[in-house]
Amino acid sequence: MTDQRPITDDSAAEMAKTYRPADIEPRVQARWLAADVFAPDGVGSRADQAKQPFVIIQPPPNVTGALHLGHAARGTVEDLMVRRARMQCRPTLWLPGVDHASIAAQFVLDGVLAAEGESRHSLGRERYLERMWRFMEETRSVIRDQQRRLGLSADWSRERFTMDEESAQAVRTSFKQLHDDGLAYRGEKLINWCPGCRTSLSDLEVIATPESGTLWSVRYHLVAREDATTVADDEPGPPETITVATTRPETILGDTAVAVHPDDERYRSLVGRRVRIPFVDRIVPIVADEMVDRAFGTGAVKITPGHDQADFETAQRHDLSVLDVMDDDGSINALGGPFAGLSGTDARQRMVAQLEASGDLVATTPHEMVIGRCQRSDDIVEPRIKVQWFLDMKPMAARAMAAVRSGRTRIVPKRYEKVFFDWLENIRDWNVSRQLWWGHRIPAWYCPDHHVTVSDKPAGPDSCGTCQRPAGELRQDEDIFDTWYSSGLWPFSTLGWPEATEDMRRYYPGTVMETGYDILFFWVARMMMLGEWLTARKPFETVLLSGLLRDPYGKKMSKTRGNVIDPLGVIDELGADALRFALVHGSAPGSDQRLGRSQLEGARNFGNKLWNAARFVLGSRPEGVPDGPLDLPVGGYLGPAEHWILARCARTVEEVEQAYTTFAFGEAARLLHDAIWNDYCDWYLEFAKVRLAAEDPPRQAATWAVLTWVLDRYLRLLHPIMPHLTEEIWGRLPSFPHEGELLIVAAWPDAAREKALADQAQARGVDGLIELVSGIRNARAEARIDPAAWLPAALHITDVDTASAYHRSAAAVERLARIRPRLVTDQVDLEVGEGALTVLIRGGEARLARGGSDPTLERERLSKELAEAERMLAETEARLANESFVKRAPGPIVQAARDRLIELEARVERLRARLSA
RNA sequence: GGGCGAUUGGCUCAGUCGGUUAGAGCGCACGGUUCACAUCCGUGAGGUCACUGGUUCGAAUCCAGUAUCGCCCACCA
Repeated sequence: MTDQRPITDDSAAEMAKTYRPADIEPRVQARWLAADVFAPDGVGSRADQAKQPFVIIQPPPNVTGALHLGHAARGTVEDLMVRRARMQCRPTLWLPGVDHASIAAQFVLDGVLAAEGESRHSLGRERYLERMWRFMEETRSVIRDQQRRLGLSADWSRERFTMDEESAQAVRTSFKQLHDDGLAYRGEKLINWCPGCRTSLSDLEVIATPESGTLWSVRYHLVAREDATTVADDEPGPPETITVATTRPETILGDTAVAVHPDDERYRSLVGRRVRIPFVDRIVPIVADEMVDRAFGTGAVKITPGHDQADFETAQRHDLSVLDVMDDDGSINALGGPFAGLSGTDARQRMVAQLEASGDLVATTPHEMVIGRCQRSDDIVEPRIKVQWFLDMKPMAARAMAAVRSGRTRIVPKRYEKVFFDWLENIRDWNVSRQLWWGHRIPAWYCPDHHVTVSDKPAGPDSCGTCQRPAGELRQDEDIFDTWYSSGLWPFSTLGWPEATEDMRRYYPGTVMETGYDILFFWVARMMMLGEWLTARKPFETVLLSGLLRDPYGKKMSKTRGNVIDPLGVIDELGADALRFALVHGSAPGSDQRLGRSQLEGARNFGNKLWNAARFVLGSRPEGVPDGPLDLPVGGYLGPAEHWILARCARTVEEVEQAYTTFAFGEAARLLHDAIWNDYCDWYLEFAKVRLAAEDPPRQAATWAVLTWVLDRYLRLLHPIMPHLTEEIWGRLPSFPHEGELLIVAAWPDAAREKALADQAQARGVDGLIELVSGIRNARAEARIDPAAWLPAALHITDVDTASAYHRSAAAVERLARIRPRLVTDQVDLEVGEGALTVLIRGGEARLARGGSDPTLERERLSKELAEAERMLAETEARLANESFVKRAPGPIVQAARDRLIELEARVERLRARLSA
């Protein structure tokens, strides 16, 4: 597939004088789509099908969502890995998709409906779901288009939705399997109830929130007549009481016991007696249980098993009845007697007032407590007793942990393994029932005799699995699954599971699963548990956890704070590449990053820099360089600077490769930024200009070949991070043999091959020249000499490599340092006039004409340098004088110190000589 | 209550296996209309590497402790 890209002088002319990402990016994206390079077997892909496929797994964004900065960050990192793998000729699969996000989507749609004067309830389940599907059609493309605008190279032809039929089948099959395995069960347990969302929630969706509350001490009256069964049977106003403490007086209505500690002397005699629950006609026992903390409150606890987890467990131990005194909306139900119909808060107020009036409120103390709130609606979550579906996670957790312990699945960064294990070791059963409408209906059917039949068939079971009653008499569970259940199946449900598809065979397990650490439990752990259990394989090799994005002050970005950065606004203004670069540049696995205007502008400036460098290179093609693919000339036509940049470039290839391999993408971005800006633009381009200007066609051609070759390497390395800009420039570059037409499928550079191109000794010489030029610039600036003035100078270069490099690049050095030098062989000849400037480098010395500057400035500068050199000399001497250093430090370190000592001695001596002159 | 992370110039962050003089960007100061780029170029100032102790010939780096900040987990009513 040798490329015939023409290199015309128009290439540069065509390039807009200013870098306009908004013009370039959509054009480049269209080019990729046309070439069909995103699919693993895409027409334009050069994937080697014999290679191990690279499969990325991304959290599918919510279908109703808009691209936010977190999405952009995730997507950029995922895209970067896929692009690199593609350039390494691996077949790559990035299967994009959206999540139906049941509760979040209902939240959004309910808002839309409210604006239309409708509601979930006014529509009813069927019409609501129809409306939801229409809403999906409207919103679904939004996030996809936004992801594409970011330049994500996912295989869009495979886009999936967690509510599509394939996912539905995976949900049914998986649930049936878990039920058959005894891990899915229906039970009556305490669940988390959000009265606002009117559904149960998993423990993860309940946010513990600190709150200043009140601890009320309430007196309960003991029953006087042992045979009393109702309050009416008892004597009025019996004298004995027991005082309990509660933060939620309204739950008194659900009390079915009072508990004390078995060893508590204060209450020992009361155990086994009975008390009257205020407000309701109920008599309950006093029980002894070790769960009671004698030191807290009064040491006596009211037991409300229907609304408290600990109480529920106590109730089970003592065989107490469990009462739910709450309605779905959080109000008190009929069991609450006089308070039925009131909201929890209202009931509480009235009850406290009445208790106070009756004298049974003994104390009111402020109390700091933690209360559970709904992650979505912020409502106070109430524990309630319900019959719902649960998953016994312990056996699955054991497998997920084993996968990480054995190294089959790796978590990056490693420190999150501990967090992962802690959670899995203490995992509790997962309540998967949701009383919502938008989502996968639980595939469980009940017959009139309450037999449960779980079916994986789309139409449900033919008959009751226990009593064979016909399907017509069965009723399906009204509830749907927690959204995260279908998300947990994502790595394999998207590949055709439960069928043994070709995709499953080739692309499962995935290679890297990338996401933010905030959904480690919600999603990652569950994918691993479900994947290990259902497919008997790990779902992916590596878990790459990224950090969260924060504003420049380290605050979480939120709409209410108004500190959000809209990625689409950034893309429009500065470009997707700038956004991507900024996101990658500041990132490190597992660490949060701050992003603000300055980072984004810096990234845009970098793009601009690269654009202009390319414009220069393309515009400077020497006459006579033929059209068509170039060869990199070797041998005599390359100058020292060419060897230097080739050596630097090879090192960059190696370092960037290392960074990409270790997921240190921020480091890769920094390396490329510095290499392109400093090595290439600041130094090599300047050297090259001089060489291009010389009337020496073979050398001009060689220089230009190196300019394009090195630029080509940088573009390849940078492509995963800034794909559009690099693609655009690369398309205008002359090609080298054996290359494709699009950078996105061009070959990834090989460090060893690059290294072989450069002569290290010549490269070292240029390091000396750079030191010389920098030194001269410094001296001139400090002496306040006109930067444009050409100064007579004398050079005495002792280092062999530097001298050789100078001989071959004198014109460039002169131009960069703005000097008119003569080369001398002896320090005595270094005089260029009264009060000359002195520049000392490791491998030589330069003297510059003073150019009318103030001699005291020069003396100050040299004095400063001398002081610094003396300080370092003293340090080095001290170190070498230390016997144990010389004895114990490794040889090369000691030798380095000795070399340094010699160098510093010489430097000090010369500086002293110049100062005393 | 348990756990994790961070602490490096004014700001944001690099800093590998402990080893010469701790780097970069932004900001700041000075100087620049050199034909790729003012979204730029050149030069410079600015750092007790949070603190205390330890290990070591040698510590920003390893160990222990302290402080401050941030985060996660957690059924004391």
